[in-house]
Amino acid sequence: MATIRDVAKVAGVSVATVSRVLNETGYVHENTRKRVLEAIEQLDYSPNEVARSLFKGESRWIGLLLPDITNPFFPQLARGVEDELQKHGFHLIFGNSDENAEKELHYINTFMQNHVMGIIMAANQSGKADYRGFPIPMVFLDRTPDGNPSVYADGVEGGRIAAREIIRRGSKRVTLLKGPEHIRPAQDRFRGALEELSNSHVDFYVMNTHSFSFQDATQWAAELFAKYADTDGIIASNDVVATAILHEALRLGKRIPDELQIIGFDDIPQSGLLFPPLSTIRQPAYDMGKEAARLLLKLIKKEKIDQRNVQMPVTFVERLTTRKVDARG
Amino acid sequence: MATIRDVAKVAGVSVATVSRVLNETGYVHENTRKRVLEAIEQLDYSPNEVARSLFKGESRWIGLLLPDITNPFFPQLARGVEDELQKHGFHLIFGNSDENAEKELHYINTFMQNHVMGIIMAANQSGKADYRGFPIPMVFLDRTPDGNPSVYADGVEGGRIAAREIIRRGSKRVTLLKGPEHIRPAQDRFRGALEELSNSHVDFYVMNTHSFSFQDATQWAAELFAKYADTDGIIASNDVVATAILHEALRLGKRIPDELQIIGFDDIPQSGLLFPPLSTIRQPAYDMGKEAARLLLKLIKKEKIDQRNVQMPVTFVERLTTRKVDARG
DNA sequence: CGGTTTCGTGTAACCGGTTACATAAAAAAT
DNA sequence: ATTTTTTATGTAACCGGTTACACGAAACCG
Repeated sequence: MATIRDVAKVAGVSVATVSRVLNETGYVHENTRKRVLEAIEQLDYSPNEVARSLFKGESRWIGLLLPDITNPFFPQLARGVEDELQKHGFHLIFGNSDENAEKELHYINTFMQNHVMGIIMAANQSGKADYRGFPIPMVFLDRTPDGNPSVYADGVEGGRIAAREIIRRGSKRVTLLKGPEHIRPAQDRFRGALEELSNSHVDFYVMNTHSFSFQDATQWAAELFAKYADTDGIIASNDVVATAILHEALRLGKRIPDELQIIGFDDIPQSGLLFPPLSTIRQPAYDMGKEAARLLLKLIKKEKIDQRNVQMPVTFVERLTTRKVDARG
Repeated sequence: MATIRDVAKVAGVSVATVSRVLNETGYVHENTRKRVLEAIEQLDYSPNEVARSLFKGESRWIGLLLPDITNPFFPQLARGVEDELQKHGFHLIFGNSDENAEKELHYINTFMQNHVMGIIMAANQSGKADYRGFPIPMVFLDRTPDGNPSVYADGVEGGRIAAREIIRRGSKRVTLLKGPEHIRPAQDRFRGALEELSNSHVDFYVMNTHSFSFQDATQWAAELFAKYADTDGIIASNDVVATAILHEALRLGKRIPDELQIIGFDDIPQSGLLFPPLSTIRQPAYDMGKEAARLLLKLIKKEKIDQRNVQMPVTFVERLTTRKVDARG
């Protein structure tokens, strides 16, 4: 690998001059510039970013920390982040935290030791963590503790919409799954749906669930249908759980959506591929990733921020696990 | 951020001694060691990895380049890679190449400039790229050009199994989808299935398809059922395509698996969640990721390698888009 | 007890960039 | 023609670690 000194020697100038050409700073005579550029070309030189980073205390790296990339919701986020960073010449260092505070801390440390310019993360221990006063900018994505810059979908409104839509489409005995206590978005959804159901004329049943796992959800589904056989509408805490319920319902021979409506949350890619395709409350995951990257970049460049907490809109995606709405609305 | 010199001052020793304590090299008196450790504790010091990396020309970073993390096959690979690297104290720098040679090159460059110790990638331009003699170790994963260290599933055998199983389960008029020309695993599967079909007694029809996209596949499916209405067994080029076909078949009211059997490839997480769940040829994606990481680490540490090209076994995952096999086999 | 060997520690060069500062030549201003 | 300003370039310190080398003290040895 050629160094800046090699280039300087070939071009017959000092390293400072080469550096000036590289960074387009200070004065360089046009002829000199050409010679340097030729030398660079000839040696196939490209600057050592590590050396740069050491001197400047900066880099072009951003740390991204997600609970688990194999959870189908997260790749979209990651992709959004990457695409936006890429546009601005930044790159991604990535880790899975597994909702494990220790791993999380370990990664944050590693990131810092490597001069990342900022961190985007979906936090785990909701509430507990407070990263105000952290030496580098941090943006929380999806799972967001209070008081820090964040990008998240409007879970409460999502819950409301889910309840509203399922009622509007004629469910009379709704089941609402509560979702994990420690996951903020799950609780927001729950609160929104609860609010709407409370103000409605339908009976409803709240079932406590404490994970987003497909396995667990399959069991709850069985339990649910045993306990509350005549429920005719289920609001699941996310699409994975909704899928498990859909499965169990089909296995039991329930007609969907005529006999039972199901609404999920997230709109993960597979939701549209189920049979019947799942109606759900969509989070704009890709855009949330982009937005988080944008916010972080602004923080890094110390640009004026009009909104440190970006709430993204959710939408109802009507597919075939809900009925067509009555003409009378 | 405290530096090694701060620590040295507090401990009343030279930086060299601190460095010796840090790296457990050379002689350090036990008492001195304690003092240094205390100073480290007191200052909450952790070494600057960038400075280390600059001097040693090494790092603990590995570059991972995948076509698109939102493609459901890849997160598993990524996770496998990450978990294995993590165990050995290495970390991941990640990029999406979008099957775009330029992006790919750009990333490889960025990786190099940042002293990554090795690269794991799913290559795009099959065949064209040759990275022998590359200055740092490189392992190809899933999409593998010849002659370089690689980890991949046995696509040919997978194709054979798929054909064998679908025939064994009674399909008489099989359709085989060819899959994209430029994606090596797709061609391997195709060749394997073709071989087995050719040696069999069933009629079959080969349909050219040139992408793994769900959208495209939905169209081909429509075409397929129009042209070849009485096909009773379809071997898709991967699970996404199989899903599209399943969809279209259900829409047309085909009874599955009685009237039509479908086999996919990959066993992406959603395949088991479809209704009916998809029978498929499973690639051990997570393990492939792990294996690639292991191979790369060996290459980096210049350990003896017994196998530079690791072929992973595929298995038939029997779900409900294929019939139970006849008792007579 | 003098000569080796083993310990223990410090000084300073080095990794490959960036940049403050010095200096000189060229151009512009007086 | 002299002074001032602008342009052009080089020297060397610096970022924060690691390590070759030097040197003195302690331990070992016959």
